[in-house]
Amino acid sequence: MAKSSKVKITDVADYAGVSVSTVSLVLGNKGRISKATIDKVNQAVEALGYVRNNAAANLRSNYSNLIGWILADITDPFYTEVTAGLSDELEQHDHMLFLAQSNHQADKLIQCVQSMIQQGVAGIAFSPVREATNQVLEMAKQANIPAVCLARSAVNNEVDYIGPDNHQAAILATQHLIQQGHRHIAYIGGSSDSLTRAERIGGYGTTLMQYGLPFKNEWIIEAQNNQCQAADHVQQLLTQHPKITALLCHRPAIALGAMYGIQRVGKSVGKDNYIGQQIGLIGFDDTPEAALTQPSLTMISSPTRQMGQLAGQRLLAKMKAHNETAQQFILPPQLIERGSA
DNA sequence: TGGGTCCTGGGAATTCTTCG
DNA sequence: CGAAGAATTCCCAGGACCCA
Repeated sequence: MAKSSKVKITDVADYAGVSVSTVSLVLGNKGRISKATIDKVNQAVEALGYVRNNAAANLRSNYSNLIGWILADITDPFYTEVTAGLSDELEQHDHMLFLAQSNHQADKLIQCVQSMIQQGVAGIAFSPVREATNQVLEMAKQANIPAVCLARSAVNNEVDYIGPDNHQAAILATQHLIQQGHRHIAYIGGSSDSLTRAERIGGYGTTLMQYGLPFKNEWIIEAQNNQCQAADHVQQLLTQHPKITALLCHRPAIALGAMYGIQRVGKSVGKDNYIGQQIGLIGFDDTPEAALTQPSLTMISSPTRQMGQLAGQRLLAKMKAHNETAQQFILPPQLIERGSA
């Protein structure tokens, strides 16, 4: 019922009193068609509410305007911004996103890629999962479609890869705290198997050593990405190590939780290190909400939206020229200084 | 019954043909 | 020669049919 009621190009042709090919030429703005015929076709389109069927057009032209994007975690603001950038870029070039999430699981990623190839996507952007990255690239190659990695951390492959400079981000944050007079700086959040965290801790440790400051394993705390756990960990850390005057927080939620933890030990968040009662706080992955707290949160921002746009540009370029050589883009971070450090 | 082959439908673009 | 119509084409799942 619904199928038969759908307006097709033949209906438009009938209504306008012209042939299907004429409708096609008018809609595609091709050929030499008289103004009167163009008007008739446009009126028919308007009257019938005709919407072009891309699936059919793609079938004919053997081309798809769908781009698959498999991100790791849809609730992660990092991916939200990346997705917005990617979507912007693709929509500007008449392509559409087809979204799925892998939850950081290799088998899920493979399954998503398989589904997308079956759907006939023209390209794939994916957030890599270490054990599955090579297989995904091989699958894309077999399907003769381009693929790019959009990642939170470096990918050890000769593939198109766009990601943030986590190492430099941590250097920037640590240097900022040191310049404010902090000498005992801890790192809170993330899990030990996170490559992003490893890169940040690398930058953090390098900077501490460069300034001759202590780098202690017991000052690096693993925590799940929730405020309650972060608050507990920070409370415990500051009680056990009262020398600590500044915290680097792996995620915004960790930074928010840390504020409560700091309050619980009778201290406050801020830039005044000389009194010794204020703890400096810097978080990674800036979000608009970070400006709402009191004091507002100093954050490290990565150009996530730009990453998405760049990934879109790379995919479109690779779709045009299949022999494009792989390029890697590591985008520099920026310090957004607010009230917490 | 199972396996193999051929045909069809789905919608629109493109190419070829016809007409005035 | 410009405009419009007719025929063909794209891919492939799934159905129809045939044969052993």
